[in-house]
Amino acid sequence: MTKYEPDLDRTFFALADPTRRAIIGLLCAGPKTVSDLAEPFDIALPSLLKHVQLLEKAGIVTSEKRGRVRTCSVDTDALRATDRWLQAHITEWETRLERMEAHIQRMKENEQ
Amino acid sequence: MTKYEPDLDRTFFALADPTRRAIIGLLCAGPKTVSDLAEPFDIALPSLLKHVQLLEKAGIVTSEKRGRVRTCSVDTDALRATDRWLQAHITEWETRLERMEAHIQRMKENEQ
DNA sequence: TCAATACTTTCACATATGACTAAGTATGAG
DNA sequence: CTCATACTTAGTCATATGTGAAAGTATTGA
Repeated sequence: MTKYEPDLDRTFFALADPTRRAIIGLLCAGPKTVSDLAEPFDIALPSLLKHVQLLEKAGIVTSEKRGRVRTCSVDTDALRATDRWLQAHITEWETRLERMEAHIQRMKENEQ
Repeated sequence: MTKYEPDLDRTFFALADPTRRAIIGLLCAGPKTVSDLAEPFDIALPSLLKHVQLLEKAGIVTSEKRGRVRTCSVDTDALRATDRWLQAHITEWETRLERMEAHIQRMKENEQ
């Protein structure tokens, strides 16, 4: 089973909007209906739904329709993969700094 | 000294473009001039510069002009803070799942 | 059966974005 | 001093985005 590889364009873009990040925050506390999600926001329902759909396309949210109610949940696989990208680059930078510092230390010791 | 708190709108948006993520990848290997950065890409120099400037506004890149050459470096503070946001939400979700699983286990034990 | 509820779809609008070209500015090398 | 190099700025264009209102559809409860 391969590690989930998201479309990083989509996941980072989905996270670039404060309303969508707030939606994710709400869903981390547990599944919620579309109406639940809409309550804290002062935007029209079709606008909120558009955000939810963009989060679904990014793989961050899943939703299921039962009767007239659509319930949404967070799906952390995409968030994890996004996090892996960030971690890899932070680590690469830090590793390079550590190597440079060790090299400088060795040069100082050779100088004495 | 307070922990660096970036504008998450900007940092996630900066990361939502493949060209900008590639620029970050290049800079994680070490500082580079604008011309260095432009080489691997098939876009006009003003377009590449626009990307670099957006990364600077997001706090992910810093640059310094010396003579006619501008040298860019990565600055991982913004990447770290972005990562903290992701980690916090992944953790919140996982903590909630663990609690639910423990609760279900207890109910099963009480049933027997 | 009907009214209420919970979405869903469509269209419109203002703004932002990512690309381009062209021209300009500053610096360095010969 | 002149030419080459390395950016920088300005304007344009096509596309995308986030909001809204209006109307529609499906389901549920009385």
